[in-house]
Amino acid sequence: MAQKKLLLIDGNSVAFRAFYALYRQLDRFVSPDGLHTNAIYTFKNMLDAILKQVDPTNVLVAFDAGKVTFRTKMYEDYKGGRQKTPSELLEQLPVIREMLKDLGIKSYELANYEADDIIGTLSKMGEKAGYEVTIVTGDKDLTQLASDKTTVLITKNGVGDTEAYTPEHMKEVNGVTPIEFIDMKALMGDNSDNYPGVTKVGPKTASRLIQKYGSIENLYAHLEEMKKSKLKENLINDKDKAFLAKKLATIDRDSPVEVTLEDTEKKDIDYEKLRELYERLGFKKFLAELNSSADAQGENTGVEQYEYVELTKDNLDELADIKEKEVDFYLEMLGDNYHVAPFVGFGLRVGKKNYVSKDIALLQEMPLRGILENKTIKKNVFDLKRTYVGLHRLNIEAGGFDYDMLLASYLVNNENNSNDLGEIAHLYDEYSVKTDLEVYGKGKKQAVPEDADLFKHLAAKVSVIQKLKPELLKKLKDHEQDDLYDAIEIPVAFVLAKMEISGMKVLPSTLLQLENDFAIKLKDLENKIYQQAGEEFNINSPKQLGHILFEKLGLPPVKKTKTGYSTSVEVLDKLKTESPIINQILDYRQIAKIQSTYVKGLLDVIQSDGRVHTRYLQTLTATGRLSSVDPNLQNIPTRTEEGKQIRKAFVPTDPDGYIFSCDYSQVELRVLAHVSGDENMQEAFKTGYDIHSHTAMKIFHLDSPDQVTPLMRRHAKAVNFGIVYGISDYGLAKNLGISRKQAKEFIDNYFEQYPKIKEYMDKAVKFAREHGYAETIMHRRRYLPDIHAKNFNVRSFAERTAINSPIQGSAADIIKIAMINMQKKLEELHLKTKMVLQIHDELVFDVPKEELETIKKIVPEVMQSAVKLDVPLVADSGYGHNWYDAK
DNA sequence: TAAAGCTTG
DNA sequence: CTAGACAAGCTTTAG
Repeated sequence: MAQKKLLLIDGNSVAFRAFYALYRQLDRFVSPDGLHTNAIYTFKNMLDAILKQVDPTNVLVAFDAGKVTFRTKMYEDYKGGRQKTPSELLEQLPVIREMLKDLGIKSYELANYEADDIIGTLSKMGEKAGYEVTIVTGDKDLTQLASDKTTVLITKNGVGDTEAYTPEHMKEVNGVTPIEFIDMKALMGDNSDNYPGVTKVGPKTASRLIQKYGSIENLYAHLEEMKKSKLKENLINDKDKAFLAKKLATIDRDSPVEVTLEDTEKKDIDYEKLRELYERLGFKKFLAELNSSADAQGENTGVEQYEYVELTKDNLDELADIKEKEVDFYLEMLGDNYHVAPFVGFGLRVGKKNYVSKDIALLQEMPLRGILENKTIKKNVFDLKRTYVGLHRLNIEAGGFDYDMLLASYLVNNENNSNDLGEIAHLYDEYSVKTDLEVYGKGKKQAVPEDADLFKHLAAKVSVIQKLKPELLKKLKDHEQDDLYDAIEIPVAFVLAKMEISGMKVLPSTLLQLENDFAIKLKDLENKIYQQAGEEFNINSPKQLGHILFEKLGLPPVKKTKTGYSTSVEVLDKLKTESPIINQILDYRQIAKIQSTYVKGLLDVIQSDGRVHTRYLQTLTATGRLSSVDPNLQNIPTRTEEGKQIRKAFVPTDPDGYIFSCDYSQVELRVLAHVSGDENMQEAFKTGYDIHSHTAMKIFHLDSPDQVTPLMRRHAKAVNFGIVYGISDYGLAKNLGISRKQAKEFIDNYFEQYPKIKEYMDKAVKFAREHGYAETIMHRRRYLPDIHAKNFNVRSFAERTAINSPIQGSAADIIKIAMINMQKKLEELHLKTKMVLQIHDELVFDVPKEELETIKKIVPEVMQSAVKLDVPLVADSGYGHNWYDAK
């Protein structure tokens, strides 16, 4: 017979933890009939996590029966002076018990006894009967029950994470065994239960004494042997208190419980009642989970099921001559990288009918192909770019996409940056579609399910795209984001798709040459470092490196991390003068990074066409920027000469063609000048001054640019950057290596000279406080719930974000507009030139020789005229036969 | 899987 | 008074 497992839960304690875990959400968790539900909700989540972890055969949840117990009779003030349980929690306790009943889990309380005693008694019963026992609670008192058969899990947060107290772990934490822990408490007393122990004895002393004597009885038997001390005096004086405390702390393991182990066996879930309860509480997520679990059990789920028709060669004609001018389409691929991911199937919703199929080749046949390519038939999709690229792989030039659920939901609210259709649907309380994780699994176990399940999933996806469209479009309108959506994000998705498909040519031969060069350099540095260290070790391991530098070589440790010594650049920079090994380590690190990430990394992702095809994530960042993955082409090195070499491998398609690069000059500061309306800063940009020199003149009170020294300019530049990030004197001081006082002076001068910048910063924070979000010039939103946080750090971060996001986000809006205009121009002029990269403020082009002159002219023009600000936009360009030379 | 470290704008 | 710049992705070590 399989091992029986008994799970005992301290109901009050876990409910209490659950309540406070979501205390801040108290007002959001209210059922339709006005009951608070935060504790119920979290309790269920924690319970699920624990059940999953323990997988018990028997479960019992113990509750306290009331205030009066045998302990209060023994000691009147037991648990006295405690805050009353808040009514918002009290009202949830009966509902938790009701929920447990419906879940088939026994709950129990016993007059005059605490939940602890019930658990103590049942765990003893369980141990005797050969059960493996697990106890879950938020209260460390129960750890005295830990044994080789019983583990006590102490809850750590509201998501079901726990710390396991075994006898070994008890020893590590307290230095004593579980049984001895009672005696330790006898000496310490318990503040929260309101009983004293021995005066001036805390955990340290108590642990030491019990480790020596084993119990308080033995301690007092040997007390006279102890040297005269304050401690001895206290022990003598408080003897009665200690023995009372021991009685109070001891859990009664033979309380008169009327439950048997059989009573605790897990029963079947009462689906009907539980569904009723969840509906009453408004728990959509649990309702959906319940339904899918009921579904698996063959129970009626009551959730919407989508009918579907499997599309085959034989019934393909049903799609001929469709009258609908709008359809929903979903193309399924397994895995993130849609440039190479295997096709799984597709769904097409026409009218009210869901067509699904695994036969991808059908897409290439008429009439299906015609529907996809017909621009006048509008398609609603989820992830336009992914869909477009996927179809392009099938040689289908699709058109008519004008609604993308993913883009719409990203613009409406990007707090959750999921790109899973199911997950996003759930945000809108639409649970009729599962997540891809649920359907396909992840990692090694990822697989396509059997046909019926796959088809259901595809049918649900196309249906939900349609179902949520009105709601999402309405939200876009309410947010005044129609333009952002129609005129920026949708068009830019096509532009990005084309850029990704083009890809960029990368020469493996150049990279291989670099790999050789770097390997030699690394070997050389390695040898020098080992020689000075006096031994060989792994330089890449911060742990080993820390040991060598700070223990063996005895260098002064500047900073610590959670796990040991910090060996970051910042730290090593300070140690540069101490030993030549430091510079060698810095060099080694820099080159090792380039070697592994860029040389080897890039070689691995060059596709069979000799090009790299990145994916731009359009719905990820909080500010509206793009990001680039597989490979990331937005962080190819440029600051060091060794790193820059990588760019020599990026070349135009034609051997005699050019890489042309054009980047905005100071776009974020220009945006700041625009949105703040600061006349002084606007004037600087309008007259074409070097902005950092101009700032230097201003903050150092100089009369002419000639007086600006390079150092002054460097300082001014740092202030300009700092302002954009929501500056502080501390941060600036650290950055420039100057005193805090001096930094403060710079900032004060800055605000004096550019008064409206200060005004803007204050306004940005005020706006976020009032509205709960920050907004760009194109109404892109970033929600900032932390702006009201009680914690200073958390709130400060939100405030800096409120200042920075409109600036960074507006700059992102601007370059997206430029990209759309640029792509349009290239197509209008029938140029062969391809836009291949976007790096936040820079666009890179692959240009045939004969088009260079045209490109030189039109690219800066288009970029500079993307939007009309109160200051001019300026774009600088360069070109060469590879990316390295395009400067 | 998380943390440390380094790369970019 | 607090801790401290904004936004990202990839590789490595180590548990």
